[in-house]
Amino acid sequence: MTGGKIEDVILFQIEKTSKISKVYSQRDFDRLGLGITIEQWILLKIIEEFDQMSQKELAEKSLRDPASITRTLDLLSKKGLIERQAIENNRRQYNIKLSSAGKTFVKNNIGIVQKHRSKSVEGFTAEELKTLEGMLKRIQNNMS
Amino acid sequence: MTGGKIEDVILFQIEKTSKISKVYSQRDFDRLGLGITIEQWILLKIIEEFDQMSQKELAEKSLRDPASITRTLDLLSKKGLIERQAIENNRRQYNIKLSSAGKTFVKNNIGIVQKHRSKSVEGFTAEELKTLEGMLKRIQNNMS
DNA sequence: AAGATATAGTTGATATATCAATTATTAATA
DNA sequence: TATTAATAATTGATATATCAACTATATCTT
Repeated sequence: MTGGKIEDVILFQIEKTSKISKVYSQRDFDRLGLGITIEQWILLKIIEEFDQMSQKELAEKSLRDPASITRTLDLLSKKGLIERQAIENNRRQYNIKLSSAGKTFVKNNIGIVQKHRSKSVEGFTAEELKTLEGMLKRIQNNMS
Repeated sequence: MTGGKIEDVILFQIEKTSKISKVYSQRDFDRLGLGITIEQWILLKIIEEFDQMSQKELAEKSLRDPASITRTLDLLSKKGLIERQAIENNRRQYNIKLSSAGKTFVKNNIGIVQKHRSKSVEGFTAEELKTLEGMLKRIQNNMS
């Protein structure tokens, strides 16, 4: 065998952790009938945090491609959860905002998401979490 | 704002780390003209580790859906890197194996991948790595 | 052995990911 | 101000992700 087992590669474990968590959350979303994907939730949550923003900013904050943002926003728009608001004197960008249904949706479901977050770090001390976050950011820096 | 910033969520940082690393590796693959994706590489590497295996096993080890494995193996097969070998007395499964071109490909490129792996954990002590791996596995358990 | 059940792999539908190319618009500059 | 350059968003092509439905085959049960 060439070059060590893939299970021992830390990047593989990181991705594994990410995948397992996403599947867990998505199944819970589906079970509860939320009707959106995790990726869609993340966009809604970011928009809510910043109140309004361009698609470009949304792509940066969510670490996604602008092309992908366009398509997901189309879906969220069809579901009535976001709006592309025209900007005066700037026809090249939109202000992306939650619709009132979108605001309600986030308010109603943030509890579910917080349960997932808590569950993911069950048994961790605050100090351990800081250590983990620091290590992840070091890897991010190494690969940037 | 409802429920804390997404940047402070550890699962978000885990996914961010995974995405950044994947983009880094993929760009290097493209730059060097390897002609495959990271996902395809991972399958090749797992097949090489186990010498031969069913698609079902491959799906489990790679944490991917069998449907996705079917499609990626089709691509790898077209590229001549793997073979679906018929099994005597069992027409429901295949033995998936590297072709000789596939073996050469893995041998020739494992060095590149090892550089990525090393780069990702630059500055980490062995002990830190163990700590990180342990924490990731705890999260995996929490979400399983 | 025959019928019921389970399993491996495939296919279809839909969502997401990336890159490249394109469109429309804005900003820079000659 | 007329071109040129840069930017935001969209679209197209291809790969991957998931679930559900399906096919073919194997295993279990009686």
